[in-house]
Amino acid sequence: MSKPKVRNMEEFSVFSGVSRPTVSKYFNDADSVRASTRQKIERALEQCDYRPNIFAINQNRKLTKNFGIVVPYLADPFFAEIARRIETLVIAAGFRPILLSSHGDPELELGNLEALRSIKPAGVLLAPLGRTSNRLALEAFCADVPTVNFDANIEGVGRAFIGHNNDQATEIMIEYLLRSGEPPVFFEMRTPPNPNANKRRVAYIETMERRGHTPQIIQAEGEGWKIEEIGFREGRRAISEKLFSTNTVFCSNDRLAIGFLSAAYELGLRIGRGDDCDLRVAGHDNHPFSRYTCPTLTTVSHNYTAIAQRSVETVLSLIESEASLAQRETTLFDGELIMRASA
Amino acid sequence: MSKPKVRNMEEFSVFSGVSRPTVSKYFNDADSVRASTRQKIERALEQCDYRPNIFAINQNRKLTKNFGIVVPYLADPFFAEIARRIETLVIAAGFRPILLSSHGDPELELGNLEALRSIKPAGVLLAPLGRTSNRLALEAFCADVPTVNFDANIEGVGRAFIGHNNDQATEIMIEYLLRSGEPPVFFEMRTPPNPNANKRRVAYIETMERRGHTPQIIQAEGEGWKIEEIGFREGRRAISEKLFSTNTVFCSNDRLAIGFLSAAYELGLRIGRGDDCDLRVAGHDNHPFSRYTCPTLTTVSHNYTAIAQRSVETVLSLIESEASLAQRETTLFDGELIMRASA
DNA sequence: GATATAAATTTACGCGCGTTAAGTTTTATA
DNA sequence: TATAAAACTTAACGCGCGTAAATTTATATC
Repeated sequence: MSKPKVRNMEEFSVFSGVSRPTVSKYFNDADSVRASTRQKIERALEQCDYRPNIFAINQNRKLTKNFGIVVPYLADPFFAEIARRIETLVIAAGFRPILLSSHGDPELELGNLEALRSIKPAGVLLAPLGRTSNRLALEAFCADVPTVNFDANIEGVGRAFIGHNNDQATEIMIEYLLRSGEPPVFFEMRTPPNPNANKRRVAYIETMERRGHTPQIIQAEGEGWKIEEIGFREGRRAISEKLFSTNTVFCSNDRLAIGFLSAAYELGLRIGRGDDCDLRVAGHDNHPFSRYTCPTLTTVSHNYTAIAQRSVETVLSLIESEASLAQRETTLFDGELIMRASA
Repeated sequence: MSKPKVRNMEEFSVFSGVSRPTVSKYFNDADSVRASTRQKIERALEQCDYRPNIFAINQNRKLTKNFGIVVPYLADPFFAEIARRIETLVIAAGFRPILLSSHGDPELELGNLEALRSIKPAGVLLAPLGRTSNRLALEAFCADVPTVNFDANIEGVGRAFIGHNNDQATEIMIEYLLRSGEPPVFFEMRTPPNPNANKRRVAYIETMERRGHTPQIIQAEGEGWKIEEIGFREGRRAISEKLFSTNTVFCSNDRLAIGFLSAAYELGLRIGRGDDCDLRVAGHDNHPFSRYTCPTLTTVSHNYTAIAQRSVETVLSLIESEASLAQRETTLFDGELIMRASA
């Protein structure tokens, strides 16, 4: 019943009747040995359950099959979603993804990178915290490990950046809101944890001015990643204090919008674009839950698929070519207007 | 500007003026060397950036500091939340958490365990898929690695189980609903991806019958982890077809409830416990977003803190004692009624 | 069947560190 | 200052595997 125990490659070599260097070669690339030899090995493999020790392998190989993925906050469904897609692609490419979350903490972010460094990953996809990141330390890491920066751009970090086109995305939403009703007021956090927020504010101001409207920005107080809570609390306050000069609110991101919608609901406001509605609310990100808010949230979607795909592709090409890109390239994917009921 | 390069412990030994075995001892436990020696090492550490190679360390140590955490679906905020807490505790205990998601796929679940096995984790916390898990393979893994089963109980898997008291939690919600209004109809998936659902159905039936009420169950069609979508679609259908015999709906979990609320909103139903409301809706889990639904969701909370804490503690004691528990123990933490606006 | 070529085998070393044993130096205690 | 204990140093081996060189064996081609 119990299969014979094989403790190492030496023993397996004896067991299978194939020399150790050949066995080693097989485990590196099963196609690099003769078909008959491969059969011998695989038949032996069925009769005992041996697998090479990963530590010993990685100690001696320059290139491991480890693939690091670092995100700022995994409990945020946006990152959970993008990480899920990336992991799937990485597995398909024959690598072993190791997903690490910085939990919003710059020290943990560095700790994660240090941990990754010591397992010699073939490549790393890094979505940094942003403002609070230790930039020099990130750069130092990227100098040693083929790293691609995604989601939040930090200049100089990683051999390339793949992200969301905040300018374009902000613009198409504003243009939609302008042509379908009153000009939008921008609702954001004063100290957002994610640098995309700043890009969106700038894009909002520029687009509004270009279209001959006066930007109005309402900034929510509060720190950290409890974004719905901040959207709720500060949204409630802003509504109560009648801070909005028009009936249209453009939230800097969906999580803020989710909190805002909840506050509006509690205050008895009708949200939507009907004549009987008090307020229109739009978001940004196409958060996985934005389809299930009440009303459903009109928003701008990231091109999740393209961002995940290109990010993985870029790291893989970096790994293969070994030659780092001539220059740090920035790739932005356009957002898409997701029309729902809230605006 | 550039620190001297130190490639291995041998070189660091020369650089620091401390013998290699002592350096090795230091990295195993900084307190095991004399204070003066420790200072010498740490001063040297500031002047060059050396750290022991993790592969070489783990190859020779019987016990690594790796700590595996496997969850069925990380894009589910419930698991993201519990995983976040567990990771924090694991780090505090001086271990290195490695978080893996099975993405709802039994093969990936096995793959994750295989991957973990090869990095010799000191311990593993496993929340299995449940119904679709390969039970024999899980058991085989648990025989080799100190594993504790959490969230979804699979008999025979892991040296202990830590979970949520579905019976008690279901009961307190039903009792609340009964004493505050009409008896609840149970809304669930016909083929839920998580085994807790079955416990909840049974508990619903038993509690209702004990209290002299006739259970009524509405089962939503649909497979997989797109639970909000199923709740929305099937909830909409159930409402349209007037399937509910009372005005109170008890959803098997919050994600289903979130979808259901969205459907009810779209159909113009007023949800809540006021006289002007059409329906009361309750959930189960205290999902991170249940505070921000419209209306806010009345639900039963897991004791996240206790479950995370006890799970980690149990694995740690397993690691230390080395002696496996005499018998597989099951620990359930009671749920807590979270009163909000929806019921 | 002879020859060129591809693949396996044998042998041996190295990776970076854990660990042990014997001998030496430092510290604590008297 | 003597003495025992604690901590250190030196020396050497082992972990499990990658990898290289030299040699032998199997396959392909004509």
